[in-house]
Amino acid sequence: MNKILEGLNGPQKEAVVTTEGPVLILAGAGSGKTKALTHRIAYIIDQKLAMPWNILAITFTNKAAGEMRDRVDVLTGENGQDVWVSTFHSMCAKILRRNAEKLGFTSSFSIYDTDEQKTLIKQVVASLELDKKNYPEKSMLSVISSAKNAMQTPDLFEKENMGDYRMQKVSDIYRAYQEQLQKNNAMDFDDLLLKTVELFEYNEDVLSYYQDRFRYIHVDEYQDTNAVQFRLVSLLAKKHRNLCVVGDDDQSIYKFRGADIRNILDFEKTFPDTVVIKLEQNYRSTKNILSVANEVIRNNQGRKEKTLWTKNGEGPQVEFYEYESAYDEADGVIRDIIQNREKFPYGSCAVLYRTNAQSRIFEEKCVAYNVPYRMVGGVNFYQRKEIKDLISYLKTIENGRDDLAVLRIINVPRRGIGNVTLARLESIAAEAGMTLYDVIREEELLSGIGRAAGKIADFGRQLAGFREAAAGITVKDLLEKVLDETGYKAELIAEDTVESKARLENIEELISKAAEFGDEPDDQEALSRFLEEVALVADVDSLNSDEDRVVLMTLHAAKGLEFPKVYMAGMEEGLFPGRMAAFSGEDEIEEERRLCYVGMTRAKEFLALTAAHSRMINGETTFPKTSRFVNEIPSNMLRKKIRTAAAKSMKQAAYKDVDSINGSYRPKARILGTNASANYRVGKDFTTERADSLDYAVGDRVRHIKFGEGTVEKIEEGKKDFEVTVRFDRVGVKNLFASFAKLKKV
DNA sequence: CGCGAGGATATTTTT
DNA sequence: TATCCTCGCG
Repeated sequence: MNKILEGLNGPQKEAVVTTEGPVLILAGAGSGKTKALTHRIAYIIDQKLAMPWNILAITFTNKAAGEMRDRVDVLTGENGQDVWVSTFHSMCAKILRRNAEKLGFTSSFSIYDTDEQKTLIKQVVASLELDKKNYPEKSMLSVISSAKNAMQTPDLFEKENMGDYRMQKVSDIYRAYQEQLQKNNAMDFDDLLLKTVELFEYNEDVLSYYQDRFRYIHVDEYQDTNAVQFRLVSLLAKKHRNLCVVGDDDQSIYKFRGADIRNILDFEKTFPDTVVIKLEQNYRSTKNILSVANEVIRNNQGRKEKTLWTKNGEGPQVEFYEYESAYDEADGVIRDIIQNREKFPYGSCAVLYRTNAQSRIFEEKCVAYNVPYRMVGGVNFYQRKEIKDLISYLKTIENGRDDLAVLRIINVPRRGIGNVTLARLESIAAEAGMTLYDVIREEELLSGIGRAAGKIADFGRQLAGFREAAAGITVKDLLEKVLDETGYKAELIAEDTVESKARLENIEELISKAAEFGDEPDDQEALSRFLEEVALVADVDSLNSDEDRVVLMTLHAAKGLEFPKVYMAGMEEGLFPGRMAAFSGEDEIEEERRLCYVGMTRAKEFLALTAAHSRMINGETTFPKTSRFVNEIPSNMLRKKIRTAAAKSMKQAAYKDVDSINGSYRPKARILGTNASANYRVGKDFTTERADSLDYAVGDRVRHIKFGEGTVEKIEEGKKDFEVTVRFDRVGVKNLFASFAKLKKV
């Protein structure tokens, strides 16, 4: 028998060898769907059914794509190199770059992220002279995004909403927003998908090329596809009909983002000759965990019938803890982790919660108890100010029509170009129908601007210089040139604060990222590849499972991951399921229930659910009831523990408690008060190694690499790190982050 | 043009 | 409760 089929169970084998025609693989949590998918790809290559480049595998996240890539490589060796493993968005971006002209874009179009979308919306709302209070950019964006996900053009959208005054205005905004994107030679995330569909629908030859190119198509996490993605996949698969989708309707948790669960529920209707394969054997969790998860999810109507089972052992009972308050909850969970760290090291534990707001208190507890942790989510590396500034320089160089990028950097670093000047500049551009860049380069046009004209012209010359240089140097050198010649770097160095140092470190990280993009100075595509990566592959600080740290994240972020030990916090009505969901009906509740199921099935060996009797929500103390999801579990399947008043005065008690658990866990540096608000949100936040313990204390003499020797005056607990105040002999008092400062005791 | 005060606002967010 | 955003002042 074929080697590729070894070690697969029956249904998995079937999934692998059923290569022709539409295939729906219903893969329960932990049932080895990635394994099935990767082996299937290897099988197709091995059986010479197609060449590797005829195979496409689409995922949603870069992480999933990376994982699949690795596993395909392992299975197929050299052969697999040419298999297209990609996210929806980066696949589309690649196709669009090659065909941009057909849609009225150039191949160097920009990709706008949420921030840039908001900026654009703000501009549009202002230019239409609408009140931004009535048309807030956030909700405008979500309306536009759902319209796009439903494949509604502005015209269609307008028709659909006839007779609704406000919606007519919204459609004006939508239309103007699209015009602005086009004018800036830019697309947002939704456009990447939508424009690709458009490209295919209006260009038979292009579609035909890709149909022949992708003879075998695989889509992972199919339950999360939206209408556009469905359309895209259908178009691609239309000719050869070898479409294999993998998903689990029970894990569909992105409805709020336009995912349409019907895509998976109705797959068989859309493709009547579909072969359906169910992967129901779970290899991940214990029997106890699985039965609890099954008990919860069975309350959902309208799901594909399936029951996950496992050959794994019973394992310990699932636990349910009730705490007095949210503080007690966090305290209890973290202490529980500490107490059991022999059996479950930090790196094997995850704390999952419904909302990001809950993370804070767990973070505080980790810091207080000196438990190493990693928080997933929050501010993305590429969204930080300094990074976006630099990227905007690069975008300006790459895509001269990107006015938004020009606006962002025209006065960064300060060039004395203020709002008045900008307004004049923009009206000149509007009148002449030119891009900002072109106006800036046209000195005669600047005459009406007055004093600032010279400054703008200088800026223009600088940009032109960069653009000229870009053709002949690497991305890394270009970045460094920008940093030097604009004075951006110098300004940060001169600032010399904790914050500016963190920014400089981020910039260093960006530079080393840029260095990966070609060392050929005349590689003309390197910059474009870099910008695309930055726009679409934004997970620099992706989770590294080798680290011995407790992971804190939302339930959504946990999808696709697994941990030996999982705590699900905040199992309360109003929080999980959320108030909104409870309000808007059974459909929403079912989505929350799926989320609960996703969370539970992350656990391999141990699962604990926790709830608090009182919780602060939006500044109000609430007394929530236990979550219905907990009540859906038969009580004999749960070990209930009521833990009340564990930590009344948590701040002082914290250290005593740690001592009583294990003396060695007393933080070596004493923490003087919790000063959570005095934290810098800038910096590498959670990519930074929080100093687990400091080997110096107040009064000690320390040495800093730059400032020399000094005396520690104060050590404060920050949110992510210790903040250390040192009186240096030469340079005076400085406030430093321990992990950046790398102080050495003398 | 930058800062601080005060008001509005408050899920989840692969790209 | 905390954060984000806007407006007004220096």
